[in-house]
Amino acid sequence: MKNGSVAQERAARWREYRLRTSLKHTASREAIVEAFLEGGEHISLEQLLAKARRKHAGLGLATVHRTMKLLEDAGLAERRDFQGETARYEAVELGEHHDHMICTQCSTVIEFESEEIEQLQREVAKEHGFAILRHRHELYGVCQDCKTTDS
Amino acid sequence: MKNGSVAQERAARWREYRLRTSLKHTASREAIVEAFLEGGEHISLEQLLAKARRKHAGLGLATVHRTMKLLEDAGLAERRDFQGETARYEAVELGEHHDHMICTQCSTVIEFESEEIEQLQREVAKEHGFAILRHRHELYGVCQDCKTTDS
DNA sequence: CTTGGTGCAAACTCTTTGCAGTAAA
DNA sequence: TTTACTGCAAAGAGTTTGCACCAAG
Repeated sequence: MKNGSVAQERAARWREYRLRTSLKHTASREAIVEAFLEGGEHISLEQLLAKARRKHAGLGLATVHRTMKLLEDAGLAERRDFQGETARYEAVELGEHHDHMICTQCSTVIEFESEEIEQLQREVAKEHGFAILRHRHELYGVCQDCKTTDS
Repeated sequence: MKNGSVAQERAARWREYRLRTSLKHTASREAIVEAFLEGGEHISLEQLLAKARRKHAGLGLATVHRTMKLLEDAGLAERRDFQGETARYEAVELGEHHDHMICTQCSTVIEFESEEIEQLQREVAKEHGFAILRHRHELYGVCQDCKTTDS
């Protein structure tokens, strides 16, 4: 069961971060962390709030923002700012990297990865004496489902 | 003089758009358009306001926003939303396409283009049955100047 | 004239922050 | 108890919009 161990590994990572930074263990925070880690890729703050509120009613949006920053700092989440949308967060897979295709009709996000593109990217940067720290490669368009569905 | 003809060609394009959409010819608008087309790549709205105000004092920021949308619609400008920055606009070169490296220290933007990357991008999209409408490929890091300057 | 453009201020959206009350350690 | 966390409301930041006034056609 691969999913089980990934979840376990993430929980451990969070616990470790919590200890390392002397964070308190609170119901609000745990509700958000659980809601985030248990599924839903590329989730928005509002969606996450709704999901976490099912575990801990009365939760506030500000706390979701604050907690996601912690998860980001812990290396468990990455913030995505796609065009024209509010921020989303994505769970990080250790050592993995991918980029995104975003459907402009249904907002679905498809992940893709291409080592060839990454390689070319590094070469281009090198030519300009530029040291890459991070990048953003996003394709906007229409996904397969929307293409066949509409009209 | 290549720049001369490019400027001419842009002015013509703008005139054509203005006629086609029955826009009025106003001092505010022209000040913004001129300020935008005469230079400064990747200019922010505030910078553009300052520049245009030298031609037409009393100009308001809202008008700059409104006018840049027109230029975008006319195919003369493209809006860029780099991470952590306010929107910038870039003059469009007909038929040209490039992506960006953004220095996280000095905010300089370096343009790059790679037909190989574009090609791979198309292939990846095709594999997923995804139809690309536009894309965004941005490298964030440290430019050559900042690398040699700091420390 | 009549239609559209302008500056200003107010509204909006998303995110962040201040604060008093509350719950961990 | 001491310290950090929380929800709320208010503040920010950037952009958009409503409106009365003005100017172009």
